[in-house]
Amino acid sequence: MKGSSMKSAEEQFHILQSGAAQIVPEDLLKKKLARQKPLNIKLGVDPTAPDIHLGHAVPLRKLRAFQDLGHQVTLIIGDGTALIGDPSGRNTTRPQLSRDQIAVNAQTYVDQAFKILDPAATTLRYNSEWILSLDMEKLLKLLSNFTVARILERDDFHNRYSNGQPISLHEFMYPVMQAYDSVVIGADVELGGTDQLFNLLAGRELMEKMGLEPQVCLTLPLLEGTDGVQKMSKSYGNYIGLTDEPADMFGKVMSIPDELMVKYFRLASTLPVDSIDEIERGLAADELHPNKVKRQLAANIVSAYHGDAAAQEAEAEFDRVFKQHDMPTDIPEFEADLTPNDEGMVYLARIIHEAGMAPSAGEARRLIDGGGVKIDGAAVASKEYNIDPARIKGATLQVGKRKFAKII
RNA sequence: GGGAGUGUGCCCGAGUGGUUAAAGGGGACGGGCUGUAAACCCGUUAGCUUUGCUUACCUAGGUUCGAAUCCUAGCGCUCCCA
Repeated sequence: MKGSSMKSAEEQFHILQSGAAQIVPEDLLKKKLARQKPLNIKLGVDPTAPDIHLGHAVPLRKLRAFQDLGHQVTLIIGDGTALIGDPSGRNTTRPQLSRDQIAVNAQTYVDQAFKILDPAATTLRYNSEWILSLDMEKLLKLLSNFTVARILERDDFHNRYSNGQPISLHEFMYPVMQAYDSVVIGADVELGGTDQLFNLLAGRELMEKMGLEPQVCLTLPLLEGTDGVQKMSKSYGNYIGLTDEPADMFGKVMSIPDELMVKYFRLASTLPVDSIDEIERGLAADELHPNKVKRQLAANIVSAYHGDAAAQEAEAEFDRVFKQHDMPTDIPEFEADLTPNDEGMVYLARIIHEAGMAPSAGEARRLIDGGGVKIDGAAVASKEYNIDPARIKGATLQVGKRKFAKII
């Protein structure tokens, strides 16, 4: 892309600030954009989380927005800084990862990141390249740019220090090293979560002290998970994985609270900012039905990771299962042990448990009692734990609204 | 170094020798309603082929016919004094 064909600074800024938590300082970003030249946009990632979900994808989406406007991205895999461990949001020292583990994690991350980023406008760097080759002289010089008081200002450290919890010396170096990354690659803008602001600001400071134009810090809010309360995270079980099956992904998006829709559009969808503004207005004015809008959101997100065809299929499937209460088209098969007992019956609770549809047979019994278990669409009666094997063989077993298995 | 507390199920929290698998709340799950949203109503929430058995109130012992509840030791956390 040529600089001359770029959108105006105002237009670009409008697009880029969508969904952002903070831009520090806004004026500098406008100034940089006004030059109509490709900027170098930095995102550093710790190679500690091998599984990427929609929450991790938020900064990647924003990077993509920069790319679509003609800017260049430098993605830094923090394999050097991972040896330190980011103290952000932590009240304990992070365990240090082995070099091998880092390599594996980094590769997994990169594979998934390129589902979102444009490879042609992305430079991939590993910061071990310059961090691990620093000699003591250079390192001391770098460190002299920061004071203990400055580093200690940061909340995480401050809390740990005043609570008498240990802070290892090497942790003090994390923000410095991350800042050094920005110097090495000459970043114009660095992205991060809101919890990264301190580290990002350190980058600004160091660049300025080393005679470079400081970077702009753009932070993005945390994305809540499907429960709408906790941040999206695997450990809370409220995440939407980038590799989730289309139907699953569609359903998960449909289950988010209405209030989160616009945020999801801004942070996780590929819809143009103008359209999102329009949707936000329409919802606020009661002109758009929330369910319609949410379907559009779900379709957009599925399409982004699986393509339009898969998105359409997922939506059709959704209607079939949840509106018409039909069976899904693709039901996993489960080969159950249907050996009858002395009375010629099989224990249904055990089958449900073994098929992975309930965490225990006891739970399966409770589900039966609660009317949550169906065979070929007909609810199993309460206390009916033993059934005729002929009734289940070849039939479709349903537990709750979304768990299905064909018993063979 | 001295003193005072405290540790209960996914979480919070009641229970201070016997009908306690353990009040109440939250969360989660299932059912109803619906837009797989919210709100609301009902039910469930240790394991086990359950009119019963087994394991459970930090851990290990002990007292007792009987302990989450009493005793001893250990571990964790909190607070006060030095």
